[in-house]
Amino acid sequence: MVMARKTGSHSEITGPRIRAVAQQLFASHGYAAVSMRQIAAKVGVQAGALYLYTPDKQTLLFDLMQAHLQELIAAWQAEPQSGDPVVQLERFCRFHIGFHLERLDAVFIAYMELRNLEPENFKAIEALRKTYETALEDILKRGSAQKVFTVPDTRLATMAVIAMLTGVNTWYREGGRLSRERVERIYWNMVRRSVGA
Amino acid sequence: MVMARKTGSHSEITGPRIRAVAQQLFASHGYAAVSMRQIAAKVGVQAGALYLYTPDKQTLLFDLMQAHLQELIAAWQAEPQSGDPVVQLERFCRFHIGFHLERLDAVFIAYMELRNLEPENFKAIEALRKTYETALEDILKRGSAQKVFTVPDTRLATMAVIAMLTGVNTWYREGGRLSRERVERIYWNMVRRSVGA
DNA sequence: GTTTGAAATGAACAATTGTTCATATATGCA
DNA sequence: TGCATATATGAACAATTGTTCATTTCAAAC
Repeated sequence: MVMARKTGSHSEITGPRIRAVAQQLFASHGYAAVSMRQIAAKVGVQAGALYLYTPDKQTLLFDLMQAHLQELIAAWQAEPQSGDPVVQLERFCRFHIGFHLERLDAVFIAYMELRNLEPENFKAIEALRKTYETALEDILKRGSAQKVFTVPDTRLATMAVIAMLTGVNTWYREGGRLSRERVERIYWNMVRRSVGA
Repeated sequence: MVMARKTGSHSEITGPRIRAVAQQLFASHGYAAVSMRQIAAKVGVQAGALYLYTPDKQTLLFDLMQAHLQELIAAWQAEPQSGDPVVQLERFCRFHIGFHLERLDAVFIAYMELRNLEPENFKAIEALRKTYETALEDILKRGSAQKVFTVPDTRLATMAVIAMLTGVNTWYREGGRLSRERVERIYWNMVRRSVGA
């Protein structure tokens, strides 16, 4: 069975479909534990067909991680960058939590599968992550310079805040005890106080 | 070549050696990506010999995780449990950071390989983790009741603090820019302020 | 209705997987 | 020395791995 197709060298349906299925399977069982045949089966296709859309399994993983981080960076850059450091920090906290909670699988993969990247791919992903971290660090530096934050080491504070915020992905589930707005507010308050604002 | 041996049904050298090697390899490349033959080669033995010490690969993983978490819980219980909530929380923060930094591989595995556990094993590990988290939550509850902490939700605060503290493992390396004492103090201050103390 | 070319099949490949087991080796004790 | 037993080997197993490719299917363009 063949899907409807426009022009171009690839189906515009099967390609994204493969990435979606791979993302879900990689997140559930881990990159190394998922076979190309499992992905193919869930897409509803034979294993060989996957190679019409990706050169190999490694590239499939890399593309997922790269797309996720590029989207993350672009989304943050699309946010307003105005306001004093406190306003900006609140915006960052809420943005980070919201963005990450809506992408449980992608976030999981981006954190857990780093060691399955070939060295060259690893470096590319790490660079993207660093770019995002720097966005937060810049806010903390600015607030520090203006004496509205009290952080003895901005790099450490950056890592601490990101770890705390990202941690929400491990326990929060939609429809649970707390609304997302409430979770965002509580986290933001903890972050605010942790940097002395 | 056979190692010196006392009585008992197993070598008391090769067994721990296998666990040490497996821990290092699982942490570096992931459980699914490491073969029994790779472990055996690094131990200096043929693959078949591993089965004198473990019934299967899954049990090897489970034993590593269980041992780590049991050690963690026991070590915390061996700490003084006296003092007001603020003192206790500082003790917990410093303990958590110190204990985790000394066990990078074990911590990594305990977080990353959960999805490679068979359901029954997963439940056992989750129960141990919950036990440890409850230790922190109890401190926060006590401090909350005594009005020395301001946390709108102790469960959320528990998860937030643990995520923040454990995050130190992803960036801190001995011999780096900051001493461990300094890292502990800064984290403790951030945690203290984040709970309003 | 025929041609075209992308999309998908399904068989094949060499390599590797976890695990078992008959056999061999080496050690501690009688 | 020789017996018993723990420890290790190395070959074998069926299953599965990522990837390739000749062949087939099928929708759209002429």
